[in-house]
Amino acid sequence: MPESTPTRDRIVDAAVKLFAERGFRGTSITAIEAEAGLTPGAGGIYHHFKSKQDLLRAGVERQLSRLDALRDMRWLITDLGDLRAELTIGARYILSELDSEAELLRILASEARTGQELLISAVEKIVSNSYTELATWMRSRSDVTLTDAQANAIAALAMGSLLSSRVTATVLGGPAFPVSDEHLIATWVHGTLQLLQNPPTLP
Amino acid sequence: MPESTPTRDRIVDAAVKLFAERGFRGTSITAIEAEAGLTPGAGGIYHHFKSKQDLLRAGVERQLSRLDALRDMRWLITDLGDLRAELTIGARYILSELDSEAELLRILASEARTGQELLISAVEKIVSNSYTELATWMRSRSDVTLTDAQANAIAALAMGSLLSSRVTATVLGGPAFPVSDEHLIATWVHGTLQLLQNPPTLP
Amino acid sequence: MPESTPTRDRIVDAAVKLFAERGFRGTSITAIEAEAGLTPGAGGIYHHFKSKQDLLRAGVERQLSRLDALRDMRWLITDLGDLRAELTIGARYILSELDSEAELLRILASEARTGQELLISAVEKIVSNSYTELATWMRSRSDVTLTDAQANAIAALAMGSLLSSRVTATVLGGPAFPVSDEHLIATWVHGTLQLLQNPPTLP
Amino acid sequence: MPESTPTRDRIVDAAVKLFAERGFRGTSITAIEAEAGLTPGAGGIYHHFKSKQDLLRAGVERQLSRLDALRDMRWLITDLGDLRAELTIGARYILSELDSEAELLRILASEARTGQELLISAVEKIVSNSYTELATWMRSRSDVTLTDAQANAIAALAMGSLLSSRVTATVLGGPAFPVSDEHLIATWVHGTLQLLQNPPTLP
DNA sequence: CATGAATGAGCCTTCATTCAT
DNA sequence: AATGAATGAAGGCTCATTCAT
Repeated sequence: MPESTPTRDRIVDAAVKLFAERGFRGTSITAIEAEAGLTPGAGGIYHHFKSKQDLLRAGVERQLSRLDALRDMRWLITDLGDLRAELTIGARYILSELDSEAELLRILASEARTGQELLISAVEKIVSNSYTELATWMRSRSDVTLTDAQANAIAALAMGSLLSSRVTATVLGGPAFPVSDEHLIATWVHGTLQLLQNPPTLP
Repeated sequence: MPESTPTRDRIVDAAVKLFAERGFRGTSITAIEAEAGLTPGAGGIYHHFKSKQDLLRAGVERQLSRLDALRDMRWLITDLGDLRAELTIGARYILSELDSEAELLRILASEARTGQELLISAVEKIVSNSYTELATWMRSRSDVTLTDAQANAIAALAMGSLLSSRVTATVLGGPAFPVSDEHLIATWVHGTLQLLQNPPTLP
Repeated sequence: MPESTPTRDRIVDAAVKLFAERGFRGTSITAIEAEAGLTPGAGGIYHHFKSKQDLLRAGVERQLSRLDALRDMRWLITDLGDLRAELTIGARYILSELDSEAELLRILASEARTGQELLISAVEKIVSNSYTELATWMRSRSDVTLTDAQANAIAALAMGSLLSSRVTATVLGGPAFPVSDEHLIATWVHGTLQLLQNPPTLP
Repeated sequence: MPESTPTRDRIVDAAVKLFAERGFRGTSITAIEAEAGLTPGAGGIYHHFKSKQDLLRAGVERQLSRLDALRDMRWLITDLGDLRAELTIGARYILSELDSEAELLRILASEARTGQELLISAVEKIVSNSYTELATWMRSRSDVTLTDAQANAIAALAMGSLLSSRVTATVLGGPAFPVSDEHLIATWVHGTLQLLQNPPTLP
């Protein structure tokens, strides 16, 4: 991890902001320089990064490391004794995490298809990990015994519906469903709880 | 003339394919011409479309009209007498619709943020409409009486979890959750049914 | 001289009009086709002309032949007995001739520099000829005997001041001098007369 | 770097030269770059000018400012006591000014019709101003009292004939009249003097 | 470090011209 | 004779990147 000079940080800030707003290809080095307070078009960025791709990597990595710092899985082991309360906390936590990484999500949606390792692993971190942890937690907390398949399917459904509410808003450009977070969470908790107590029979 | 398909159609085909693969900005007119069997760089496209934007519009519109043709909502009014069976058919239908519009979804994820009227309305059509219809249907089919808020929240959750499974795969570049469609649908039907029979209390 | 079909004529009309308005380079074959009522971009023009250059030539030639038909030099040999009256008629005639060839003048101003024979000879016809005839006439009509040099210089001055009033208006885009034609002609006649009666001593 | 002149200046030089030779539309950015010693087609010009139009503006403005620097109207107030001598100096001065702005004249003839504010004001400066000053001067120097109309008409005639001798040569591609500058000036002075001493009666 | 300047590559678009129908 | 379609060439402009100062 290279030094973290003030200029370097300003460049990453500018890049992440503009990449999220306009996409990677839609953002010129010149624009990033301007946003970072460097002379536009002078290529000052290249004293800090090898290439535009390198800058993208630095940006994504910084967002991911922030995510790591933020990620506080204590809720997963906190036993409130009340499953409903725990689920509510969990839902809020997941949504806020997605919100705080909205910029990263936007970048990934625009560029993940280009098949770059870096971006794929970012998706893993931001989505799959949460999902896996959720599945594990479900298996351990459910009153009834869940098979792996059941836990996986329930977790996929649960993560998916939360993720969706943010992806449609963040990536597609506006909330697609007129449902408040409060209602969404209440319904999510209610539905997830029922699935945990009365899981489906899977072939 | 490598194909007998009218040139215009071949151009739209090529454009939709490449836009989905590489994004709008990432696709050059030259590349589209090559893919369509025209001389690359000769601008032959401009005998059929006014501009690159115009071509994007044509592509999105064609996908949308295909969607209209495809959209067969008969399942929404078919009374099989068995709610579980109806939900299963509905889930399969929604997933297959999303699958057949994967390319459009990919394009929208890349470009919808640019704030173009056209793309926004495409999102409406592909996502919001289905959601609205689902909410309406739920209110009419549920055994217990649902408030608007309840129906909306349940529909948002239900649509969201299906949409998510396709968005993560299609947009982000690979399935994020190791769950088969079969299990996903079974769990979705089970969970949705329970929500309809025992809806959450919403403040 | 090729046949004069209606279509061919319409094309030449359109070309001359547009060349004068937008210049040769600024006028596309497509625009000429549209103006002439042909399908734009279909290249229909090439059934009548070998190339865009050829069309320019045809246009200039047609204007020149019109000029020939128009050119009525009778005023040059009409002896009204009154030099002042003859000069007045001559001035009016020259100005009206320039006016009726405004389009040609505009084309020449834009394109004559390209060194094309055709255009150079057009300039000859429209300007030098008049000048030469004027010089000849002066030598024959002056009360005092004029040397060639004197006649040439006086004719150059006289033609020049008339030409100027049209060139500034027609070519440069608006009248540069706030002087009415009436005043201009009166002064021109007055001045020319004095020069003829009392020519300068030339070294 | 073939020359030590600042690049920007070399670009303007190249542009003015080529615009005069081939017209604005007829001159490609690539050609200007080549002429200025930049890599053709690399767009190096755009580090110095926003657009081709902007470059035209810079060129015209530079020529105009040169004109301002050059324009030395002292001859207009110098009282040599001898009107004939003053007129001779004036004629020489105007012709040399037009000669030194031949390139600008050529550009204006090609492009002034496009209605650009900048070019119109350039025409004003190079033509109308001289004319106005000439008219004013005439009113003040004439032995007899001149009405405004008389002064205007005489000035228009006088400026016109000088302008013409340069416009035909410079714009149309060659001298149209076989008259030496010496003879032209002598005749012009002679004629103008007679008009000032014996102005026409204007209705 | 930062900047001014330059450059190779590429992009979207226009256009004169050709040709089969 | 006219059209729909195609094409080679070029044009204006952007951009990631490099380098001397």
